[in-house]
Amino acid sequence: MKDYSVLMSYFKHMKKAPLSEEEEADIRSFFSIKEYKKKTLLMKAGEANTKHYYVAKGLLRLYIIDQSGKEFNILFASERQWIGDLGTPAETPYFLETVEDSTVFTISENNFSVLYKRYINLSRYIRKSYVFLQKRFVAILSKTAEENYEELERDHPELIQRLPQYHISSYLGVTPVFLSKILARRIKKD
Amino acid sequence: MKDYSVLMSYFKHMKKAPLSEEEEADIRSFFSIKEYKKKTLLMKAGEANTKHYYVAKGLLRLYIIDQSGKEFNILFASERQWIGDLGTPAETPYFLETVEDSTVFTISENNFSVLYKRYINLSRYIRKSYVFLQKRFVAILSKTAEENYEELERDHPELIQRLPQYHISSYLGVTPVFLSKILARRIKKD
DNA sequence: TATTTTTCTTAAACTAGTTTATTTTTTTTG
DNA sequence: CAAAAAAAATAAACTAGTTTAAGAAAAATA
Repeated sequence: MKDYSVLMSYFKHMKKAPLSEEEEADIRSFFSIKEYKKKTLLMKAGEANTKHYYVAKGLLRLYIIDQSGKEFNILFASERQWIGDLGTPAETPYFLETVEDSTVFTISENNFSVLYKRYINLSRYIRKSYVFLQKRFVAILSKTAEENYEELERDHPELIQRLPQYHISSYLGVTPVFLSKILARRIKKD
Repeated sequence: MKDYSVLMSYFKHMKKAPLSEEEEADIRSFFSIKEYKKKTLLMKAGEANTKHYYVAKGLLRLYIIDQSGKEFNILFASERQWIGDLGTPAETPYFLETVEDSTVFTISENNFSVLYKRYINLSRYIRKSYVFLQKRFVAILSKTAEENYEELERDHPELIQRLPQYHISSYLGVTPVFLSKILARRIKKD
């Protein structure tokens, strides 16, 4: 049986009131739910009209591949977080991939727009995404990789556990070799 | 006499239809319009409930000052562009300053929310801001300062004319010294 | 559990970008 | 238009981060 409870609790939270049977059925009808094995691509650069994803279980990453073929992780999303390219319906420059086996709710841009008008608080997702990115942007611009690692460790220790190191280095904007060097240096300091 | 025509033409554009007298008066009532001399601070890190700004004339910059006192320009806005901290009403980490003598429409977060519901297309501003920032983020992460300068030159040649070089270097995330070096190198190449 | 594959570490030579300081050029202002 | 102030250029010594390559450790799989 498909379990929409995570999604429903999110909408309940947004409405700040219980949802009626009809509302629940209605919301359900906009989304599909699917399970993916680790390392599955859900979205690929070059595609247009991509979807929005809400994570029920697991861990995903949004990344780009630059001219030289190097990957950069833009964003991770785990339980109860949105992920996707807000630039949709335009052609996306991003890839979206599961890092762990994951269960994900998917909604099209069109359906998203409909719900967006109905649950104006959905706009929080966009605004929150923006604020998050802006913070991250400033951090990358103004802090060293070591400081950024420490911030990640402090604010999202679970990510450090769940992600391979090379995904973290790519998120911090440095090479795996350099992150390894930072970590070695940190150990020495103690 | 206060000239709201730039603002009205923006709302007309969003509505995709002419505005009635009442609508115009209504919109006008949400905004204030002001002129500022160059280098005037409109917003300061630490303030809460900051405003949104729509530029009628001139050039503004949004920036942060990091721990070491260095400035980083996050965003510029000139004629017919929005600028501000979408993180409002939370305490802002940014400064907003005029780079040229400017005329600016100002709207509070509360009034913005009201208009936001009425003109759902206003949400484009947020979404566009997000997409823009994401692109910029990727560029800073994956390209050299020289490539980023060339992109800016190609996409926004007017900014290169209007901004002092040290504001551009700060936007590219490098020191003025290094940008000057890049430019010297480029001249030699010819 | 032995083998293969993936991830992480280390090292050394390199490059992009910083820092500090001085000089030159341009812009602003009395 | 002269003087002062602001912006840009140049140089030299430095540091954060990259690249390539090889080996070690850990994880996945037969």
